[in-house]
Order: sequence, then structure tokens, then C-alpha cells
Amino acid sequence: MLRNFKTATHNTGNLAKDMPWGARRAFLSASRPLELGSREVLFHAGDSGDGCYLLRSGVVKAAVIARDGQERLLAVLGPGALIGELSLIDDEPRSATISALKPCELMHLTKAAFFRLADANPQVYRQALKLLAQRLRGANDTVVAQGTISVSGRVARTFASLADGLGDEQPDGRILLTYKITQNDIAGMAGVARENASRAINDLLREGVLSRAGSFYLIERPTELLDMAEI
Amino acid sequence: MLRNFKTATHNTGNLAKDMPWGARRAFLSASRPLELGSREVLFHAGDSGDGCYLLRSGVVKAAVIARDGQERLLAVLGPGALIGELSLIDDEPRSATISALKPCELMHLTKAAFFRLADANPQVYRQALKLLAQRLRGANDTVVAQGTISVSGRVARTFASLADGLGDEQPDGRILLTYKITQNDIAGMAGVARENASRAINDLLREGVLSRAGSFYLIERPTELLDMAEI
DNA sequence: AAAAAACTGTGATACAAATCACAGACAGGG
DNA sequence: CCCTGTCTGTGATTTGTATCACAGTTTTTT
Repeated sequence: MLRNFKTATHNTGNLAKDMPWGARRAFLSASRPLELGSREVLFHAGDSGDGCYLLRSGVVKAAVIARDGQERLLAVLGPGALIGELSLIDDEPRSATISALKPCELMHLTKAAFFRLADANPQVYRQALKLLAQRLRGANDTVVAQGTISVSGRVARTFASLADGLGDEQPDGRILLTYKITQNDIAGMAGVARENASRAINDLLREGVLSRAGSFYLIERPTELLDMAEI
Repeated sequence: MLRNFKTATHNTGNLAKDMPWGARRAFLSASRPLELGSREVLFHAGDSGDGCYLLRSGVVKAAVIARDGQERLLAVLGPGALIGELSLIDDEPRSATISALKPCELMHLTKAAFFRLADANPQVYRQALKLLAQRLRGANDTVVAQGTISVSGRVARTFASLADGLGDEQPDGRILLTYKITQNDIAGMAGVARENASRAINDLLREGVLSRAGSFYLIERPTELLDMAEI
């Protein structure tokens, strides 16, 4: 999905697409299915956690609540995303709260099962390292973006990131976001006030970089959007 | 170094302290020494890079220059730090520029040597995963901090992070920063204007949370500092 | 030791973004 | 289906930070 966006946005890790076939089958056979209703919470930040999850269908958000009560979204993730791998690796508490934005199907892999898998096949370790490295690049970019680009740029950046997690590239190159996300969540991802996110989004709509297809957003000119989001 | 700060700040990865002995000896014997003069650049963001470095002595900074020319520091690192591991893992270009703040001694480990080492000893893979996971936690925290806490809190946070990279814990619990860092670099880490960093630092000095020991900063009350930095 | 450069402190001003305050549009539960 | 709650757009106002300006200090260079 979205190879170009992926590299540009150092995405949040779509495991399913990049996993070698053997590892993928091993993952699925060693893991157990699990369902989540809309708004249900998979785990809270601070929980102790064993194992990780692969999102097979649905949409979740990863968020953390700051001291002042503000909710900051780290990512909105669609099918294929790997969730909760940090605690799997370092045994620390969950770093964010994961909740379903719509009904989800997941697979759960325990820590023990993961390391059994990985020890048998070092390819898994390499893959995991790569995934974390990508996420770290993305997080570092976000830090820089936060401090150097304006509200409109950060909102553009948010759409790029959404495209990466939820985007469906059309034959003509435009990208459809396959979930009706609210301004509140966009603001939470961009780290700006909801009202200002609203203004920035409408600017993008007016400029024609973005449009609405029914209740979904559609990125009309991905390259231009990416350019506005550049740090 | 600074166990408590480390967990609180999800540090930037002091390899030397956490590495198992066997792996450490293997690392050192498989790597080649290298020196760096003050202000010399180890590599630039965007360079293609093979291998990683272990900082044995000296101090470096990891920075990225934003589009508008602003320099944002991701970390200031002291002895024991591992540098350049992202490109080692994912073969992408260097994500930041590393330059020496004072003369440094490093060990360079090539990509081939790293994977030879790791394949022979899966412990190395686990260690590497853990390190990246810690860094990712730290980066995510920084993202949240950027968007939710004020200038003074971010400056406090910067001192916590410096303590982690450069700190030397005294018998009485105070923490000495073993390098005379400038306001400019502190501002670059906190993501604020230099003038405002100056004001915030002086507030901390006035409150007695921080003091100056000769030309070094000394954290008088680490707990209080950490509390101001909390997200 | 003198000169140049870099660093620091602090006021005054400008500005981007948050906050406040609504009114209208749109869902989704009862 | 209506009604309640959530979501959206847009103006007016406030506020935290950046920016400007500059003088004093410290460090580096020659």
C-alpha cells in the first residue's frame, strides 16, 4: 500500500505487507483471534502488557493523554498494522492507549510465541528491527516537524500519515482515506486546536489538494500535500 | 549511569552499560577505532551509511536542519552511546547529522560485522530491539511533550535528557552535567527560541532546581526537575 | 595580550495559534 | 421520527512565544 507515501512518511509499520511469507504464516498459526467493538479499548497506556497484535480488519487509534487532559494521537492504523510491539520487546508498560474507531478483528501473539518464532528464524528479528527503525525515523521526523512547521503544514502532514495508515490508492493516483475521521482526531494527531485544524482543512479543500468523496477525504494531489508537509 | 533518570526519560541508548559482557567484547574486537576532532562531522543527514559507532569518549550531538534553516537537536550523547544504528538496520540514509562537541574516540562496526555477530548470538538481536524500543518510547514522549507542555517544562525536560546522556550522579544524589553546553544547543533540543531558553534556565537557577558548578550545570533536585518535565 | 567571535541576559514588540463563543449541520438512539 | 449529542465552520479576543534590539560578558583566535 502506498509505497511512495510509506517511504516519505516513515510509516507506522504495516507488517502484513512487508512480512516474508513464511514468517507471516507462522505468525498467524501461532496467534489467536480477537474482536473489538467500536470505541472499545484494547489496552490503556500504563497497563502491563504481554504480546502484540496484528490488525486484520478495522481501524484503531493510538493515543496518549497528557497531564492537562489533552489527547494526543500518535497514529490511526488500518488493516495490516502491528500494535503493541514495544511492550513485547522491552517489558515496559504500554506506552499508549489503543482503542477501536470501528469494529476490529485482531490476532494476538504472546511474547513467548514471538521469541520462539524469532529464535527459530532470525529473519523475524531482522524484520522487527527494521520495523522499529522505520517507526523511530517517523517519530524523529514528527519531533522536528512539531517545532519547525506551521499549523497548516502539520495538518497536511497528518493527512500524509493518515494516507499511510488508511489510504487506498486509486488507479488515477489519488488516495482515498477509507474511514471517516473527525476533525478532533486530526487535530489530536497534528497537535493543534480543533478550530485551527478546521480552518487548515478547509484551506486544503479550497486549494483542491484535498476533496471529500461522500463522507471520506480524498487526497487529490498527493505530491503537493507531501511537499507542504516536508520538514 | 542514572538508572532512575534513564527509565524516566527513556534514554537515547547507552549501549556500553547494558551490553552483556560477551557481546561487548565481540563488538570491540570486531570494530575499528576512529577519532574525531572538535566540531568535526561524523556524517551528515542524507548520507548513505554503512555501520554504526560506539562512542568511547567525548561528546557528540545529533541534529537535523529543518527547511527554514533552524537546527533541531535530537540528542547530546556522551560516552557509551550507540550512534548511527538506524541506517545499519534499514539501509536508509542517515537520519541526522552527528558532530563532535569535543574531541571523541569511537569504534566503528560495519553492517556485515554486526549481522555476523548477531546471527551467531541472538542475544545481540534482542539487545538491539530493546535499545530501539527505548528510543522509540523516548521519541514518542517528546512528540507529546512538544505539543502539551510549555517552554519552561520543555527546558526542564531537556535537562533531564542531558542528565541521561552526560550526567554524573554525585554521592549526594545531585547530577553533574559533564560538558559545558550552550544555551543555543539547549534551545535546539527543547525546540524553543534561545532567548526564552535563557529565561527558563534562569528561572530554574533562581528556584534552586539547577545550579552552576564552575562552567558546568548541576542538577540540584532531580526529582523536582523530572516532575516539571512530566507530560 | 589584544582582537574577534561567540555567548548571555533582558526589555519591547509582533505574531501565530489557542481559546472563547456561537449557530448550523449531521448523526444515531430512544 | 424527533430529539439529543456530537461534529463543524467562522468570527472576536487573548496569550504564549518568537523576534528584534542591544549591551555586557566570556571564550577563542591570532
